[in-house]
Amino acid sequence: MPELPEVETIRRGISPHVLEQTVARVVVRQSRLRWPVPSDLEQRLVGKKVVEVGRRAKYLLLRIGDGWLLIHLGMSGSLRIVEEATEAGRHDHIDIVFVNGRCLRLNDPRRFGAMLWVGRHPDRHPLLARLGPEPFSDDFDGAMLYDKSRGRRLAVKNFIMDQRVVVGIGNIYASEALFRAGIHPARAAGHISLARYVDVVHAVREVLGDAIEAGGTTLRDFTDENGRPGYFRQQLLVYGREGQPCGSCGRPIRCKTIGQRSSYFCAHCQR
DNA sequence: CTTTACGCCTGACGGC
DNA sequence: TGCCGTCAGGCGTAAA
Repeated sequence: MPELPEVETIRRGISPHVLEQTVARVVVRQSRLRWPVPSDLEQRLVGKKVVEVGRRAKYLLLRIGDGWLLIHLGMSGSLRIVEEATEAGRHDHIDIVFVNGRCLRLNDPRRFGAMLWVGRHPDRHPLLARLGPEPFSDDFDGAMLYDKSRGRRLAVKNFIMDQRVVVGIGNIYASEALFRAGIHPARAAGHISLARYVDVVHAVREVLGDAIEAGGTTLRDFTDENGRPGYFRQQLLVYGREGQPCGSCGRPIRCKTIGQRSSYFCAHCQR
């Protein structure tokens, strides 16, 4: 489900509710996520205070005491802030209950998400060690994309969705960014000029920034910490709009499978 | 090294 | 009404 704007929306939403809060107990109703939830998670967290709520790529990183809780939401995960007495619903797998009676609750129907404990700073954790730059960092620029793509024949859409190249872009924002940059998503990554990769960088930052401002994109079930949807769906220019007229040229938007994922584009405006 | 295909899961939806 | 195939915002792994 969530790409960078949705994870960032959740990070900002939960931060004021969990920062400086001390963990009272942890309830694990389902430990079989992408990887097993550590069986000693509760003993690691109880009595410790949340001192930082960070994000790296699509991972949430909660510094609790002197270690880090690493959360990934996979395709269908969400986090809510609820009173601890709130009855758990279907797929409410984990509660982190604080001494103030509030609770951070993970719901994930498909269980592609993860909750792991990392004792040291997670930068060199295997899941994070090989990640590319954050899209809003200075390390993400046209020259870097150009250099990394030379000799590569995969579609540019798959290239920018590769988290080792740049983090945070998933299936929605890859289509949206390439539309804004005027580049056909199936074009070979290695056959794109430096100037056009500069455009890609601007388009990526623009679309991710706009989406964060709108609180993310809700297609079916994304919600923030209060259960409210994000409103960027109204601003999607191509994603999910097959057959509808392109806002720029009026020709119908097309949908094609590229790398096993639905990809939306305008064949006239994107070359 | 690169590229491709496949699981992992549940739920929603469309066609019959 | 039910059943069955397809698809869904991710990503690690195996295979070629």
